[in-house]
Amino acid sequence: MATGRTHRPATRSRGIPEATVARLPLYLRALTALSERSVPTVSSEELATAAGVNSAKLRKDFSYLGSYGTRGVGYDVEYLVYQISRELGLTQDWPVVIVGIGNLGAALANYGGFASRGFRVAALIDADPAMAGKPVAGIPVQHTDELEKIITDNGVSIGVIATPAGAAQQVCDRLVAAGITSILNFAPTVLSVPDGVDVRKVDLSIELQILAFHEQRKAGEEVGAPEEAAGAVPPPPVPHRAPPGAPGADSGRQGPDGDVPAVMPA
Amino acid sequence: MATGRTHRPATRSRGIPEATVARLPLYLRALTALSERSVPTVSSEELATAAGVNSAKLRKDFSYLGSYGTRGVGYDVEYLVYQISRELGLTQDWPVVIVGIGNLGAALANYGGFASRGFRVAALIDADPAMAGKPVAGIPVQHTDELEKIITDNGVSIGVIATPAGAAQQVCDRLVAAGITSILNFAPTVLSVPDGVDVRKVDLSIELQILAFHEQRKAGEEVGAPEEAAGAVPPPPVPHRAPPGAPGADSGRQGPDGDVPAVMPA
DNA sequence: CAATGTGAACCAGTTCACAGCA
DNA sequence: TGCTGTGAACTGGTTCACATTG
Repeated sequence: MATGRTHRPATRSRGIPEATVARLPLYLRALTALSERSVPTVSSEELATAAGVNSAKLRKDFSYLGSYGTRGVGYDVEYLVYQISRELGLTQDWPVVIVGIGNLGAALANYGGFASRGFRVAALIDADPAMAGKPVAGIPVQHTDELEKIITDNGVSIGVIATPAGAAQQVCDRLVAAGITSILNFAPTVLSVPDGVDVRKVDLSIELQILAFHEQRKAGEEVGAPEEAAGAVPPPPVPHRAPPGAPGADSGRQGPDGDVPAVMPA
Repeated sequence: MATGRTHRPATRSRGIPEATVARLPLYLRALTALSERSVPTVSSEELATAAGVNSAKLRKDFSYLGSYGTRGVGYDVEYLVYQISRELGLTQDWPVVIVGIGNLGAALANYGGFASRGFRVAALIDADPAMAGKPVAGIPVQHTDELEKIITDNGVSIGVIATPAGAAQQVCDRLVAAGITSILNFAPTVLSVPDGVDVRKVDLSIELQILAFHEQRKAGEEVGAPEEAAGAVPPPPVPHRAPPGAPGADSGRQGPDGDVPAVMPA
């Protein structure tokens, strides 16, 4: 889902499955909510429901962390919050820099979910000189020229890229050169990074495309004959070298659509 | 990674693995870029590199769609773009509504990647009366009261939720009641929806937490002794009912952190 | 001969179902 | 008795390696 090819070799850190790690934040969120409501304990069943997974999976996930539950009772909310936070490394402070302060970058800077966990926005960086000094979410934007210095001075190891696609790789290279080892990429590009650097990406349009795929299926199933005109798509020897630009439905959606969808005009 | 529990039963649509579907947008993006550079054909090797996957996986993925390549040569770029677009349902027009026009909603409205694929922002909806009428990305924001009408009138089937967590479920319910069957959720909450409705979620802070986990590992490995003070975490019988609020490192990151991280003040 | 398409081996992740314990 | 913790079965996904074909 992420990490270009940096998927960390078979280092076998301490064997917590990647899939489990990806769910820990989910559990943590649900637990935090319970904690606020002063709920003392939860059963795997309840917590699973709150987190949107099934209980067997949740119990298996927790079993990788240790035995933090009490048979016949459930889990102590506060204790679990602490254990998961620690496991995720949220008991320490993580300074992050956000590069590219357009709408998205600003949204990220304002995002409460960062500060609430162990994250702290150490700096906002943008290439536009006009942005320099302007405060966003209470933090003054700094110019790209300062990038290296900011990272070094603040001991930042996590960077967020929210620039247009065209600038992403370049920004990425500079971040890495400056010492960043984890990158969250919002630009619609595949970033190449040296081994040892983790990259996770969030692509807004990809998620929509996946939804469209399923949506299309639903529409097809409802009626009887799915698919458009053309004969079934799977194995049937399609009329090779077919009309590449053949219209599928209404609105012509082809033509050069510039794959540099500028997440926002930085 | 998404779809609360709506994971579409064993309908076995036409057997394209979910993992493959999730990668098609990636291939499409890479192909679009090649297409713009007027590259006529690509080998699985080249395309795989451009998309950030390995070639065996790519070929296997394509094999689910049909045999669109030419042995000894590779794939015809234009043809593949068309086939994948069609498969994803992007040859048709998908009107979408974005609910919650804060920084994030605005970023999404401005996002070029939507329009370039088959998506069209049919409307922007926000609960703040003050926003009504104000244009964002050239589209006037409409009040939540109009939600149902907008969806019905435009035949919208995909909705994007970019509201604060607290409003998400309620908005979701209204969207579903109005006929929406696919939802892209940016609010940090688990949405519950009836069967037949697909939900995909994008959680900004979850991605960061996953990065933090790996980052922590790296730091630990560099030195010799990972983990903090406490005895190893896995099997060792931890001192049960331990200090729930025990500090892990520096900055106390506990306390009520309000898990309503308001993606943006809608 | 180069590169696709794919069976088969392999591996990760999920689910089942129940033993074990508070 | 009730719920956790986990071996074992199963499912889905990835990788290998090679036969096939333009």
